[in-house]
Amino acid sequence: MSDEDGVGDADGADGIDAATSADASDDHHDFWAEAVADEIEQRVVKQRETTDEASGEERPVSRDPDDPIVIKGGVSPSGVAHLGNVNEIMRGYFVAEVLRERGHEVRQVFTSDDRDPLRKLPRKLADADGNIVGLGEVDAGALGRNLGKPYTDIPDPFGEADSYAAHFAALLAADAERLGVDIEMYSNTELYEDGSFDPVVERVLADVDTAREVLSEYQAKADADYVPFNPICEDCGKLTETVTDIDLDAETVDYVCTDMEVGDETIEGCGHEGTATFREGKLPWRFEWPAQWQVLDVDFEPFGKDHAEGSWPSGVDIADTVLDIEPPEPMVYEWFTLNGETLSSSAGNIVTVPELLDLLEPEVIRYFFALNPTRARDLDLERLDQLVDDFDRFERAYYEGVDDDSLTAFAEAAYPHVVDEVADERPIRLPYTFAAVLGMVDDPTLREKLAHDEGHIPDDADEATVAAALARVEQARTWAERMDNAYNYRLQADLPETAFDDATTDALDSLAAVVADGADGETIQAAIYDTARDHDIEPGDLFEAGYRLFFDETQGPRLGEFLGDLEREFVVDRLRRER
RNA sequence: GGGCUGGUAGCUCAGUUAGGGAGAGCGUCUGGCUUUUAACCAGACGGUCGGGGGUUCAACUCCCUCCCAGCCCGCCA
Repeated sequence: MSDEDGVGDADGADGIDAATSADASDDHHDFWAEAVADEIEQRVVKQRETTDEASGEERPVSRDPDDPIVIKGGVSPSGVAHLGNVNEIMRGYFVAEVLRERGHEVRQVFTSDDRDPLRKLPRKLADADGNIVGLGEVDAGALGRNLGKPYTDIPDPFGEADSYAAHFAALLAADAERLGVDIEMYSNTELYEDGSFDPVVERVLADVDTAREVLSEYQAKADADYVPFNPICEDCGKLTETVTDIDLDAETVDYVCTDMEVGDETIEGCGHEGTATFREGKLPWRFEWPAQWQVLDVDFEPFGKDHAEGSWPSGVDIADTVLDIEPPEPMVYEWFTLNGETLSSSAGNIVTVPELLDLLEPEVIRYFFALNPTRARDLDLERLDQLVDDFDRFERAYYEGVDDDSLTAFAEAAYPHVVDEVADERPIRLPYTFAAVLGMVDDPTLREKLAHDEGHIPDDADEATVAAALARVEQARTWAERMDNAYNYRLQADLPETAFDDATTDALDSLAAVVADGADGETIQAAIYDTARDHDIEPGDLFEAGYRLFFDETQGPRLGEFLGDLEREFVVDRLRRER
């Protein structure tokens, strides 16, 4: 691109090629959200035109110029808000941000699909702070009695929120807030109860034959008796699926509360025969999703690969054929794996936003979700340092550029949306593993000194800058502890129990004398070798003795330089096994 | 069984939309920092771009086929 040598000289022959490629290179983007935003802009423009593109005929606009662009996400409140759910928030967020940057008004809405029935007991739940707890820590029996009922009709197992659904929705809203994403939460149940869905339910049931026909293309279930509406039994409170009559004028259905097959289990119906209004039940998901598009005027919705083959194609068809609305722009995101395995709350292979925020900054999480959504990727907590390093490099690419053009271009486009606010200068980022080394000591002053001596903190850094830089130390420390990895060492405040032979104790005493003389870190490092040799022991053994004394371990960080930074008297005393 | 998506260096990933030089970081190795002990610096090694076939002057990129992983094709979301 801006390669100046060679290319210019050869231009006589390449002039045509150059012009051609320049013409074709316009819709390239360095950040996927920009390409998606292009699609949405085209959709919006089309909807504002008064001339139908295909027929050339005049038509009423389907979109008011003042209408904001609506981006949606949504999940079923099934027990734990885990990092996989965050896809639904963050993928849309980046598209929203790009559109806002281009001057559009954008609403990011989020549905809690909370009229869905509880189908089986979750093995894990998350408490109000996002901590994962087992089913045994709550009243599982109470939950079991509520199988088949909408989440909004089930009490919060923690006894705090209004319902199971409310508890979960609060978790997700809190996660969004932690990540700095402003979403408008919608309760599906409320959309039914306040009548928002009435027109859609009426339309679907008024043309139930068409609805059935469309769905049958995608699902075997849509047989001759199938009615795409599930009333809530007024007697037992469970969702049921046997509708016997539809009264469009009264906006009610008659039903029999029959058994519902859920996987290999059966949720028993109570046999009650009753009548429910359109507000006392729900559309099956494949209809409910398009219903949400209509009611919330959705322009764009990212969804996981599980929807790509099943409910998306049928949803498009239903939107088109039954509801006569234009489906939103889609985007399929690949699922990521956690520690090499698929996310699974039942197997316990999940991580929540609060858990992750103990280990790294929110901008690193946002960075993770700014990466190419179509690529399957792994989040490896053992190697979290890699992710953080990648983020640091990405940040550096934004401020200074790096020798990887595609990364620099990606950073220029994406970085402003990944951080809360773009600072004037690149923030100080301690390398994550170095921060883990600093985490071996508790004294904040010493941490700062170590970071400064290593050249990570400039002399003129003010207090706030230093504090911000050192914040990562706590995170890396927590990481080292949770992973119990090679950085999980801790400077021992008290003298550990030791058993050294005479040669080693003599060597330690000699080394103590060197330190007492005022040796700096490098000198101490060299002195360890010299002293070992003088006392006829292996340097490795002396190092090990040092690690035993200071960390109560056999290994640790670079010992000489580390000791050089500690308080001299303390080091001397410890080497002499006195404290 | 059919379909969708993914598979690029030991690891994490760019690059594939638009065919032309296979890349980065980390790790590893070597060297430096007055002599192995995880922080710093430099360099090197490292890939049949999942396998095979085809189109093309030219293929990681397009086409076909096979392998692996996840998902969908029952229900539910």
